[in-house]
Amino acid sequence: MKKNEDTATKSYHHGDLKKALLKAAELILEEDGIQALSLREAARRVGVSHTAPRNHFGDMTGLLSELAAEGYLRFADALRKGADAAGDDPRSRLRAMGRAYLGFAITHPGLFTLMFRSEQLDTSRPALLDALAASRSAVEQAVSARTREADDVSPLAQAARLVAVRSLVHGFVVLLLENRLRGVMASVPGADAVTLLDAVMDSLSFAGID
Amino acid sequence: MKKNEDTATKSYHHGDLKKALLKAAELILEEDGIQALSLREAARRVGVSHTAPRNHFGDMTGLLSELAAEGYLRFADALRKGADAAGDDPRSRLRAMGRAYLGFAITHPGLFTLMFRSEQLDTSRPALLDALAASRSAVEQAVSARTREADDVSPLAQAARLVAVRSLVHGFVVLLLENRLRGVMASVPGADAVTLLDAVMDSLSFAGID
DNA sequence: CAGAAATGTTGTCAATGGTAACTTACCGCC
DNA sequence: GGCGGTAAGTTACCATTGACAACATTTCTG
Repeated sequence: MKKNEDTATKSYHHGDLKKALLKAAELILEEDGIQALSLREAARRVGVSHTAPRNHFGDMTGLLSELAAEGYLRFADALRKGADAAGDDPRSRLRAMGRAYLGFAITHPGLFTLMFRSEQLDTSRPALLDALAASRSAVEQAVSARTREADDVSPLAQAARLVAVRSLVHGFVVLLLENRLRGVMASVPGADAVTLLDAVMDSLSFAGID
Repeated sequence: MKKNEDTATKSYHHGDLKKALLKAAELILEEDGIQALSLREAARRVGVSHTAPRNHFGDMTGLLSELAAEGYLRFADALRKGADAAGDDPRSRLRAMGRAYLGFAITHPGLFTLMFRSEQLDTSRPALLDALAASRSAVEQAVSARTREADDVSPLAQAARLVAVRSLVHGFVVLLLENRLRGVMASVPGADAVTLLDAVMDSLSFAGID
C-alpha cells in the first residue's frame, strides 16, 4: 500500500508534508502578509517540528521559490484562460489578459508580491525556472497574437511593444497593490480597479495592433 | 557653541547620529541589498551601541520610513530636474521624466526598492507623508503638462492617461530591477535599458498629448 | 546651577534561520 | 522474511536580530 492518508494521519511520517507546507505558507502569506511568513510558523501550522521543512526545501529561499513557482504556474494558467476566452481579436485578448493579470494579483496579493521579490527567490531552481518560462510564454501568447505581422518595424520597436504591454499592466497592478492609486481611484467617481485598468489600456493605442 | 564636529567626535554624544545612521543604512542597502539591512548593522557601522537608533527612529519601520522619505525627496528632485531640462514640449518632458525615473532606480536600486515596499513602511509618518506628496506632484507636473487641454474627454479617461504613464514607466523599471527584461535586452542587439525605455514610450501614442 | 529632557549604553528576552546528531519509518533486495 | 540503506522527522543547540527596561551621561532651560 502506498500510504494511508485517511486514518493513520498521526503517524511519524506525514504523507505529503511538502504540499501541506506550501499550502500553509500560502495561507500565512495571504492572511498575515509576507513578513509574517516563516519556516517555523508554517511548520507549526502543519503540526510538525520546526526543522521538518528542511528536508523538502532546504532553506527559506527554497520554500519561497517553490511557492513562487506554484504561483507562476497558476498565474500562467489564469492568463491563458483569460485570453483564450476572449477569442481572437487582438485588442480583446489584450484586455482580457490585463484583467486576468489584475484579477490574479487582487485575489492572491501575497503570492503575487512574493513572485516578484527576486532577492528572496532562487531563480535557478528548476521548478521556478520552468514556471517562469511558462508564465512568460503565457504573457507573450496573449499579447503578441498579431503583433508580428507588421514586419516593417525594427526588432527594437517590435520587442518594445511587448515590453510596453507587460510594463503597463505590471506597473498598474504593482502600484495598485502598493496602494499608490488610492488618490486617483477616489477622485474618479465610480471607478474600481478593473474600470481604471480598462481605461488605462484604452488610453493607449498600440501601433501594429490597432 | 552648538557642537564640535571636527575634533571631539569621540564624545559620548554623536552630534548627528540620525543622519549618520541614515547614511549607513543606505550604504548597506546599496552594497548588500535590502535583506542585509538591520538596525544593528547600521549602528555597528556608525560605531554606536545597537539600541542607539531607537532614540531617533523608534523601530525598524521608523528607520526604513525615514530612509524612504529621503529617497522620495531626492526622487522628486531628479524627476523635476529631468523634465525641466527638457523644455516645454510635452513629449520631450515625458521622455525626460521617464529617463530620470529609470536613472534614479538604476543608480539607487536598493533605495528605490525600499521606497515601494509599503508593508515595511509607515506611510502615516509625517516625513514620509510629505515626501510622498512631493514625489507625486513631481510626476504629475512632468506628465500632465498639457494633458488637460483636451477637455472633451471624461474624467476617467483623463485620470487614466496619468495613471497609464505612471504605470508604464514604473512597470518597466520594476521589471528591469527584478531582472525580468534580461531576455528581451539580450535578444535585441545593441539595446540598453534607456534605449529600450525610449522605444517603449515611443511605441505608445497618448491621446491628447501627441 | 539644578533638574528635566535628550541621547547612549549595558543587559536581557523571544523569535527566527540554520546546523548537527539522533530516531523512526519505509523500501528494495537477497 | 529479514536486513541494510535511505528518506523523513525530531531534539538540542547556536548566532543574529528586533525590542524593551534600567541605567549613565550630556545638554538644555529655567
